[in-house]
Amino acid sequence: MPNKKKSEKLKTVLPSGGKDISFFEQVYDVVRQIPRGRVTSYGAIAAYLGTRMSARMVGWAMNGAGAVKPKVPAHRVVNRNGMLSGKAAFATPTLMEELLAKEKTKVKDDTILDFEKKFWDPAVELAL
DNA sequence: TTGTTGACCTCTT
DNA sequence: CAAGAGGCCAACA
Repeated sequence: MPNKKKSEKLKTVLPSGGKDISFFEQVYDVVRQIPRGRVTSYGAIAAYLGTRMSARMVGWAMNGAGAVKPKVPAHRVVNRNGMLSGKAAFATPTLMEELLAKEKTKVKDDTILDFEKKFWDPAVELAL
């Protein structure tokens, strides 16, 4: 029967095999394709998905990045300024910088150096 | 149930 | 030039 009120938090975590992928899944998919030593911005991902206004959601999606498998390299995603705005969301505020440092990504003052040069644009690399 | 906040970006005043 | 508000989708109270 008819369970009309199935609007519950069913999509809290997209189940494997679910065709109806949410904004989150798309974000995760793109971020996971980011090569090592490269970085991208929330806006770039949002724009790649088609909505540059949803940049905020990209950040929210990253909130569950560590809870999703495979894990999403959220440390490779920064804001338009190349600043590690989401560093506080990691296990430790310095973890993001550490991870980037391991990938030869120089970070100074919570900001990625040569951000433009290391910038990885999904719309270009993925060549949609 | 509604309302507010959130790892942002862009446009307008 | 600088500051403010708007707007998207989703989760939390």
